Order: sequence, then structure tokens, then C-alpha cells
Amino acid sequence: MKLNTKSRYAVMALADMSKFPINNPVSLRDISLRQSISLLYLEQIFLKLKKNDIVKSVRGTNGGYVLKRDPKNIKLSEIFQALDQKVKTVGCKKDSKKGCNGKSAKCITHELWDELEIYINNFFENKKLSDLSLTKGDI
Amino acid sequence: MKLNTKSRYAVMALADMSKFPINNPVSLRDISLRQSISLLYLEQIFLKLKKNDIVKSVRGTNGGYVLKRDPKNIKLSEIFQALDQKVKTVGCKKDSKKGCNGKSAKCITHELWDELEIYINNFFENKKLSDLSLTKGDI
DNA sequence: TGAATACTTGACTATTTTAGTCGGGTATAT
DNA sequence: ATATACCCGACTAAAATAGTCAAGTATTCA
Ligand code: FES
Ligand code: FES
Repeated sequence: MKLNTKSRYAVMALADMSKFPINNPVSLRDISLRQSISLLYLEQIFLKLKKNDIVKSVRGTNGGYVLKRDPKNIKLSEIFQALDQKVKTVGCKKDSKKGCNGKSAKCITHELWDELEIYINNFFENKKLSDLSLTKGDI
Repeated sequence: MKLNTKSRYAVMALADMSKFPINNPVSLRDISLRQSISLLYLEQIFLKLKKNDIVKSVRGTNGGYVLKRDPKNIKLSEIFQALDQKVKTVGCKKDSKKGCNGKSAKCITHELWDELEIYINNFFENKKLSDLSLTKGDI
């Protein structure tokens, strides 16, 4: 079970942004430099965050991205969803009657993995961007 | 975040075994047929389970594998460890002072991911093989 | 107006990981 | 003897990951 860089970088970048006054555009270039994340990769990530209403963009000089909502109201689960990132512990399609082995019933461990999936999703659902409790020094 | 087949199959196979009288060797061939898991893949998995004292082998005709301990005493975390499978949510080396970005300090999200890692490991630590509560019909 | 900044978008690619397979063993019961 | 079933290292196809690249468009400021 590994967490991918996309999700990690997304949260890292948003945490970085959340340290600045809201409505003050933060450029990806700055985030890239501060957090040592590839600028081109960040662009890819922020496009999705924008499409999912987590940030909005301000074009042109002194432009950048702005959090669309208060960090208190941004759940980690939303960030993950925005990046098409899912917690997948079961081996089967959830909405199908079929099991991970192709048989007509769910396998003997299905319930266990489903429980784990709910458990993990619960973590993301209950964590807000504001919970990262950063100090200025962290950046 | 995805769970790999190796871990899933390992638990599935052990759950299958745990339905049979202890000390009664269960052959991989049978598990393979019942659970629709590749026999060759199962061999690879069981070699590791054996090395880690979760099962023991009985060679020859009517041989197979036997659980080395009561399912009540086999934690999922042990099974994962046996397969070299780790929960890895942080992007850095844990024992290093360096961050995931190569900088000299841990990044602003490190604490969060570490918390998640502990949270997930906690699930595996508290689940035992016996917790799968199977009925004969499940197999 | 024009140069610089910074977002926009789709396609492309190298590397790594996953999910197995293959081949050639060895031990044991009957 | 022979069939069964574990043993073990090496190999490989396919998928996912972690980016990069090219070619834009919009806005600000001098
Ligand atoms: S995990 Fe859903 S059927 Fe096996
Ligand atoms: S995850 Fe550990 S330093 Fe970033």
C-alpha cells in the first residue's frame, strides 16, 4: 500500500498556499521553489484541483492560484477525488455481484478489504486542510 | 492507494486453510482450484509465509501446508511483513533527518502522512486471521 | 504596444512496480 | 518406481507512476 506523489504533492502545495492570505494569488513557480516540486508536474495537478473547485486561477503577471474555500472546509478526501485517486483494497468491482476471482459470489476476504477501505477513507474524510497546523517556519 | 494481489491472495489462501482441521495439510493445488489463484503464484507466496513461520510444509504425496499457529494468533500485519509488503505513505526515509524533497528537514505534510501510516498499520495489527469469521459455505 | 509572467492542455516517455510464468529441482507416501 | 507436492531463482509482459514537452492563451506593467 503506497501513497503516490500526486496526492502527496497536491496536499503539500495546498498546505503551502494556505499559509498565505486568502485572495492573494500564489504562483506555482513559488510553490515549486519552496517545496521542491517540479513546476510542470504542479501544473498538471492544479488543473485538476481547479476543475474540482478547490482552487481558482488568476492569470497574468502576479497571478497564480487562490484557495476557493477556507482550509477548514477542504477535506483531504476531496483533494484525492479531484486527482482521481481512490483507495482500492478490494480486488473486485464494487457494484458487481461477481467476485475478484470471476466467480459469481464475493470472495471470502471481500468483507475484510471492504472494511479496510472504509477505514482508510474515513481518515481522509475527517481530515481538513486546516488540520495540518503549520507554523510559518514550516515553509 | 491500492492493495496488491500478493497480500490479498495470501490472506485469502490462509483463510481458506483455516477452515480445515489443523495439522491436516492443505495442498496449494486445492487452494488454487477453490480460490482461483494461480498455483505458481501461490507457491511463491507460501515460500515466504513459510520462511516467516506462519505455515509449515509437509512434502510428498498428500502433503501441503499447515498453519503453524492458531488463526487467533496470526495477525494480518505478520502476513504483510512476511511478504515484504509495507504501508508507505510518507515520501521520505523514516530514519533519515532529510525530507522527501531532499531538504534537510521533514516537509510540511510529513506528520500527516506519518499519522496515516500509523492509522493503517493499526488496522492490520488488530486484525487476526480468525476475525474473518468464515462459514463453511464461503469456501 | 510589447515583453514578461503565469495559467492551459493534450500528448508523450522513461522508469518502476506488479502480477504473474518458467524451468528445473527435492522430498515423501504408496 | 512413480506420482504428488513442495522448493527456488530467474525471467517477462503489462500496467502504473512520475514526470516532461510543445505549443499555446490571458493579463499586467513599463
Ligand atoms: S475482494 Fe471483492 S470478491 Fe474478492
Ligand atoms: S513525507 Fe517525510 S518529509 Fe515529506
